[in-house]
Amino acid sequence: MKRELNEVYYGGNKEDVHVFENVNMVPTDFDPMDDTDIWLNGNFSNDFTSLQDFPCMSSSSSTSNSLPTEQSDPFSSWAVQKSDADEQNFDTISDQECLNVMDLIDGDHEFLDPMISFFHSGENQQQKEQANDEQVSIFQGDSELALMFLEWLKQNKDNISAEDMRSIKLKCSTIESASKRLGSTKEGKKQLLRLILDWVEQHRLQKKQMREEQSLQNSAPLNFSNPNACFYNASFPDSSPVMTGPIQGYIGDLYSNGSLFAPPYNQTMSGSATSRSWSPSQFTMVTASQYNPFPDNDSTNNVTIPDQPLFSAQYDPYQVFDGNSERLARLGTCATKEARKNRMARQRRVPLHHYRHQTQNQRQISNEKSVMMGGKINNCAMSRANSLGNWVYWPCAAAAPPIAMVPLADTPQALPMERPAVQSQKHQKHGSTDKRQACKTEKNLKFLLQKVLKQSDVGNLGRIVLPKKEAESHLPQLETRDGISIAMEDIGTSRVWNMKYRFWPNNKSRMYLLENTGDFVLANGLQEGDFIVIYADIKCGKYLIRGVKVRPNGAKSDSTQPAKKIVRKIAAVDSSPFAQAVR
DNA sequence: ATATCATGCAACGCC
DNA sequence: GCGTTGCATGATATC
Repeated sequence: MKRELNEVYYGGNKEDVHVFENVNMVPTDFDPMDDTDIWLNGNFSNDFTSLQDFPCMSSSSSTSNSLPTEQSDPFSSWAVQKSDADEQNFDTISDQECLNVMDLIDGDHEFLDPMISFFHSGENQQQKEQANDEQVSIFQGDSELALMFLEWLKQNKDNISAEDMRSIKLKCSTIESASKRLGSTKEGKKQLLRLILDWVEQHRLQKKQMREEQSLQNSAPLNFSNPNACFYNASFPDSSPVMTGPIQGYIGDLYSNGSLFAPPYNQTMSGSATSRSWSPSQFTMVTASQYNPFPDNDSTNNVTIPDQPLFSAQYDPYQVFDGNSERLARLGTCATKEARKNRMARQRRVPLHHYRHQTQNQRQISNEKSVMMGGKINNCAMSRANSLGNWVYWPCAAAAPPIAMVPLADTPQALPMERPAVQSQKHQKHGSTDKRQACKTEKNLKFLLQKVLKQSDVGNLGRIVLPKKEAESHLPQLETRDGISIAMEDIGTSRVWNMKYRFWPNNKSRMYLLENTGDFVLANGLQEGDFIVIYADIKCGKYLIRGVKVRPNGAKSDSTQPAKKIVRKIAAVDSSPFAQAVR
């Protein structure tokens, strides 16, 4: 199992990953786990991991933390020295090989500070040990560093206590490696401290996230058997949360870009039982898009990835990486659930204002798309509503109907009416009142259907036959012939008519009817040839109806034949661009 | 040929 | 007798 783990998480890479491969480069990303492994501190296994170190100069640790042993902590068993990966050593690391963070930082502790010795380049092990014996703190002689740390601690007091800090262990070799590349200068120390603190912070946040996700996943266990699932190890014995990758695409100077104390916006998690190390690609350099900081790994590490920044154009856009920058494969379905969980958990914590703004906008859009109008939503209708933003309605019953009246233009009856398209254009051309009104109404109302009233519709039957297609597509789906009651608000009078929407079986088809329309027809003085138009108020979730006269008040169509022609002509232009624009 | 829809009309209930 | 309900049918459009 150990070997499996090692291969899974390290891809059998024999080489240490150097934090700062290029000494000339300013290291911008730091991962104390770089060439190390994480194993949990015995006393704070739920909070922090220790930073395993290679056997190097030992630094005595006076922390009260118990040694993580395989018995006490199963995680310690998979601690591996990557430099010895060929031997597949899974030695547990003793406290002596690690350095307590507080020990490192706090000069009051009686612990050796290996860093101080690491800042002396070219020193051999003996010299380093000698330096350690001097018990010199990283802060010694540099109040600026101490202030920096105190400031950091202050800012993170809610998440990280001094006690917590004492539970964190850093691998000596990691610090050594980093400090070597950072140099022994004041700036180098500062940089190292920043990186360490940043890692601690990230780690803390990750731990919290892990706990959250673990609680979630206790009810929905992960499928560890999925070989594509983020390199989860099927044989992994424990799903306890462990630290996974730090910051994704962590680019730029931690301080200069103000990201040091910033939450890990890009941080991703891999679930509860995921990779236990940070992959090399986490250390994206400033010029990571061009520079490969881990050239040694590319050929050997079949797990770790790309030196390029995540989602770089050079990469397959469908290639997704988890927090460890581990390739999740080309996610068709791979890791989608996990990734989604991670994203959601991550997003919950993202305090970015712009992100909130984005989500708010999305939420608003989503709401507008998902409003149900008293029944089963009709996707077609809604999509059309959202795609057509230039439809209008006539707020006054005496105004023109929102339909294409082109075919009627040659009839006297059509003269009083204003063609909707023209009116719509007016809204565009002349702003002010009309435009505001149009904008306001465009947001709320959606045209559903219209019906040119027949004699039978305006008769004393009190029912209006509705066009089948429109009814089925824009009105609630009817399960039974009895239909449903629909409150129709009269747009002109704001009066609400309680109508019934139902259907009759007709041959193998249906006839859709709007019943209880008698009063409405009478109130609006509708006659044969007039229109009714039904809208949906998307925001309020109600239906609105409007009776539209197609002739001056008092006039009456002299025959039914023209009405028929009108119906047919309207139907003919119903799909015209003009009519669609109206809609 | 088939679908849609306007309308005729029979059945039924109520006054 | 009248109003309402529900179905049937024929005219028309569409495929």
